[in-house]
Amino acid sequence: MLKFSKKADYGLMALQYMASRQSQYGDLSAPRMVNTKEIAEEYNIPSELLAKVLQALAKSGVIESHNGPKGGYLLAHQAKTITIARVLEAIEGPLGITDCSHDNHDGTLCSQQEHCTIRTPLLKLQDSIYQLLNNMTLQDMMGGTPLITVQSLTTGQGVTR
Amino acid sequence: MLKFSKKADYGLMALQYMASRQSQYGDLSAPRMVNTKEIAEEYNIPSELLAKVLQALAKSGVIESHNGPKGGYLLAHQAKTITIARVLEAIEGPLGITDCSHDNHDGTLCSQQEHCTIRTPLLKLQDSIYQLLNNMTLQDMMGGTPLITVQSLTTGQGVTR
DNA sequence: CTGATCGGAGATCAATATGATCTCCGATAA
DNA sequence: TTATCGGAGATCATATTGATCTCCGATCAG
Repeated sequence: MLKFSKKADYGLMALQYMASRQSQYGDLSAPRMVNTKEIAEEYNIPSELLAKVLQALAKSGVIESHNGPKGGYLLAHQAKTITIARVLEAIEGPLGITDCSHDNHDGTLCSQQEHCTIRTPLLKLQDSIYQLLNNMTLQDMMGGTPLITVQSLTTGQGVTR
Repeated sequence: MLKFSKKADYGLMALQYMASRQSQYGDLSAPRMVNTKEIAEEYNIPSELLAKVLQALAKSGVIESHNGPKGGYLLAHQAKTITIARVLEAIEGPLGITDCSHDNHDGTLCSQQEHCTIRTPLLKLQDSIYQLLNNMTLQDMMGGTPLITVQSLTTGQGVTR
């Protein structure tokens, strides 16, 4: 629970690898094409699964794909502008702590919990987590840049009401 | 991914219910015993599964169990002192964003990723999330805390699922 | 221009973890 | 003392995730 999926892990690893490769040339002006196999071997992850992840990232515009011999992927933006939230959403779809996080797309709202007294505070929590993910970029994962501090969730512990 | 399990949901609901029941009497001095069936019916959740959750909470000391006729559960502490992190850990075990969050209990460290360049920044992220959970208490879940809108989650409309 | 090779994309299959259920055990009040 | 009520553990089913296989399109070499 509250755990990253393997796909998310793989995706982040791959992106970090790509970023490190490209940064050798300073910026995106001379991008270094990277293919699935290369990354898979570097990190010892199954290349087929990684392929799926990269495809999802490509589809959402985080990276660019190039077919043919000498083909491969490269970052579509600077590492600085790629947030973790963006990456995770590309790989996993909309993020959500609870099942009822997103508007009941098909009318099946929270099953029977009509008096779900839990939803509101959890959505708040979710929003805080999202902010964390949205404030952290690929760049932050590179060197070991410090970290974002957490703005308190409790918002004045009083509930005030 | 990054989603609460049903057990976590149920547990939080149950605790909130218990807290609201007990608060009718002002504090813990005159606790109101609550049994599994009562909560299950209130929220329309399967009582057997809820039972497991309550048992886990009891074992970890969040609530007290009392057997026999007229038995049931009651909060072991004030709502103000019960953190969400504590509850989740009681139900799910140690929290962790990544598989390698916790010390390789059985020597099986991050599979083969020896050059896992992802671990450190993710652990930081995990720590931030934990702080969120650890700063939020059952008390904070009680009132009708306002609400944050969810659409910040969807960011680019690309995801639609 | 043509074909062989390389990589991408989609569909399909298996494993794990979660959700749900069933049965037994212990405690207490009548 | 006993019947009843609730708790606890073990077991089974399902859904999500992880992994694999096969086909399609693109590009460069000949």
